Amino acid sequence: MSTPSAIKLPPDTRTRILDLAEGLLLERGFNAFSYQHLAKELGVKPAAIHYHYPSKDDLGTAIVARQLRRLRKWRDLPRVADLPPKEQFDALLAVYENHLGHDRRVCLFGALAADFRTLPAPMQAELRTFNRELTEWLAQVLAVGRATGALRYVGSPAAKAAQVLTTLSGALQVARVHDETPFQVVVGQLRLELLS
Amino acid sequence: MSTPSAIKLPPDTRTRILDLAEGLLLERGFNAFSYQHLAKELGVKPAAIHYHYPSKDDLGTAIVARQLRRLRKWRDLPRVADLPPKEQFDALLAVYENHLGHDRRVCLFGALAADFRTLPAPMQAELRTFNRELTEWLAQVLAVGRATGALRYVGSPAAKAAQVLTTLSGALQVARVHDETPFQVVVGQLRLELLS
DNA sequence: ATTAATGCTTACTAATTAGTAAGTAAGTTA
DNA sequence: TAACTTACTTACTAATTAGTAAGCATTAAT
Repeated sequence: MSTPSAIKLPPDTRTRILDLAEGLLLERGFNAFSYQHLAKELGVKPAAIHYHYPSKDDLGTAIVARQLRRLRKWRDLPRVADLPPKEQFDALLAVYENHLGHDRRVCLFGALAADFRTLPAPMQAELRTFNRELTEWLAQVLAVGRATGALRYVGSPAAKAAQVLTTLSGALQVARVHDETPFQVVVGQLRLELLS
Repeated sequence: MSTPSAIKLPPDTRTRILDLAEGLLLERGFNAFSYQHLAKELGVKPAAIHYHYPSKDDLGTAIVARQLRRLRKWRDLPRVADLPPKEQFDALLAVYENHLGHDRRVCLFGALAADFRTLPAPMQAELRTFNRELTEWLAQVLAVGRATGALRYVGSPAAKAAQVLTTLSGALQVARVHDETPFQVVVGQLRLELLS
């Protein structure tokens, strides 16, 4: 019982770097932070960052890879996987609302899409996988949701899933440019249409 | 008749800078090009860019300001303003499809939202105005469209307009990360819902 | 004809960037 | 205890960045 799985250890430098970089990525964009920024904030020297993540490409890729691991873990969590479709959809909305409440962070996809062509290839690949798996998950939720009468929409589940995720990603971006209101408006519209 | 309004003059350096910078902004993001890149591509020295746009902030602001002028001009064009709502909506979709066909450029909003907090204040202000005016225009189109029976949706015109624009911006981003297919899928879903 | 504005170039600064190499102190293992 | 590994720091490079200042043709105005 020396290291029970539920106990949170104080994060080591490696993790602290990743946490900070992820935060900056989602708050200011990938090209908007440097190893110097990270080092200063963490109270270490830039070379310490290079020790853990030799290049910025490695760091960026690690951020996306971790988010992908988190997505899979979240999706397969009993308290998510065993929910009925409507509640699964609400759980998804809660994730985006949580981003909003966390200093109006955009989602990973929204943070990287614009600069996509400047990203290292492994990062691009991870982001594609992330988006594909999330879309497939939501499509499945929407399919079951319509079959059970809990959710209402026209078109294919895959098309609706792509539209919804696209909308949510955009909604967080609008919230950044203006304020939280348009996000709430757009999400309200989404719920109105799906749950009517 | 020496300079009829319909004749396109060969663009001067000032305009060529703006065109190139705008293209790079929409294709690779605001932090992904430098005065050196611009200068090399245009066959001038970096200082020539500074002569026309003293700082990158000025250049960025000029890009957004021009897009705002274009939006207003387009919106007020007889061949747009005098159209019935359904055709106005199609005209809007055509703009986004044009972006897609132009090397999968994202829209101005989608290009700047993620990095928004790193942008100079005047640029932020112009982008807010751009988004507000576009949303207001679409809300009006949707309001008339529903009143005349040409367009169908639930909720307020303002909410639906915000949702649609958010979706279109996101759809261009998805097209960049994957390919044109998801854009077509999402736009197809939008049309299916609005024109059913 | 002279002056002045326009549109650059040349030459430079100072800051910042990612990244490397070598060294070091503390802990871990053999 | 000796060798090795981990997690750094110090000190550096080479490239790139935005930006400035001064000079120089060419054109336009007086």
